[in-house]
Amino acid sequence: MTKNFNFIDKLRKAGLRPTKQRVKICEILFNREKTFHFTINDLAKKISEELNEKISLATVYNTVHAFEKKGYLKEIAINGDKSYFDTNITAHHHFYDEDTHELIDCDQNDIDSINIKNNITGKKINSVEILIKVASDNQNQN
Amino acid sequence: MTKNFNFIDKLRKAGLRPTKQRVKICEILFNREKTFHFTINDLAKKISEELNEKISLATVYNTVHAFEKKGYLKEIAINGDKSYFDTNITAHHHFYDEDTHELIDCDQNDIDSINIKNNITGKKINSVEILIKVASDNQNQN
DNA sequence: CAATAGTTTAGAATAATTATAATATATAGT
DNA sequence: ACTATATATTATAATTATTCTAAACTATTG
Repeated sequence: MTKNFNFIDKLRKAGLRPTKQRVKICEILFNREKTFHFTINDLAKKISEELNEKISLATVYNTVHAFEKKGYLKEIAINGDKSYFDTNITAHHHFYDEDTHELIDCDQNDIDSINIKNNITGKKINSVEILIKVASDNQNQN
Repeated sequence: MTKNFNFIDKLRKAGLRPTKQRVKICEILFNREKTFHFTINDLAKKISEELNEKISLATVYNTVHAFEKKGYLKEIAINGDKSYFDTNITAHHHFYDEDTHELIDCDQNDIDSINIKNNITGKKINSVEILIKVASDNQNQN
C-alpha cells in the first residue's frame, strides 16, 4: 500500500485534506491502467463493490467535484442527461457508442489538428472537445 | 397565418398528428431567422411568454422528443447537467461561453475539415460534434 | 491533547424527467 | 358530417439526479 502515500501527497498538494474517503476514492479512480469514464452513480456503485465500506453519495459528489476543480478529473461533454467524468485529463477526444452508451478515448493523434478560423471576439478558447458518435453498421436507428 | 399550413404539412409528413400544441410549438421553434438553442425549460418559458395559452410541461417534453426523433431538432452535447436542443439540424459545431452559459453556432466552414484516422471497428460514424469552450480573456476561472 | 476548521453523513430539499390514467382530440371509414 | 378508434394532452404522481443542511466526526495546528 505504498501507493496510498502518493494519494495522500497528491491530495495535500491540492490543498485537500487526505481523509479516509478521499483516499479510497483516489484508489478506485487512479489505481488503474486505462482511463476510467464514469458517472457519479457508476463510481458509487464501484465503491460499494470494490470496497466493503460505504461512502455517502453526497461525499462522492463533493469529492468528485473537488477533484475536478483541482484538475484531477475532467468533465466530458455528452448529450445532456448525465454528467460523465474522465480520469484522463490530457487533451483528447471521445467516441460515444450509441448502442452500448459506452465512451471510448480517442487519441489526439488520431485526429488531424483542428484549426478554428473564427473565434468569438473578446473570448479565449479554453478547450476543444470532439465527440464522435458511432453505432453498429448493420443496425437501423430510428 | 399561411405559415401554419406549412407546419401542419411538416408534421403530417413525419407521421405526427398536427395538434394545436404541436403547431404552436412549431411556430415558436421554426418561425425565426437564426437558430434557437434551448433547454426544455427555456422553451416552456417562451411558450408562456409568447403565447397566452399554457401547454403542459409533459407535452413540451413529448413534442420536443418527437421532433428530435423525426430530425426536426438536434440534441447538442454539452457538459452533462442540462439537455440542449438546436433548431439548426445541419452539420455544424458550437462555441460554449462559460461566462454566460450561452451556446453559439460555429459554421462548419470555420473549422478545417476533421479527419478521423481510427474508428471503432464494426461501427459507423453517425456524427462528429465539436464543442469549443470559451471564456472571457481577462477573467480568471478557478 | 485541546481548539478549530474542514469533512462526512443521513436525510431533506430541489430540479429534471418520465410514467400514469383520465380526458380530449384528430383521423378514417362510413 | 358522424362515429369509432387511435393517438395526444393534461395534471399529477413517481423517479432520478443533484444540492443543501445541520449534526457528528476527523485532521491539523499549536
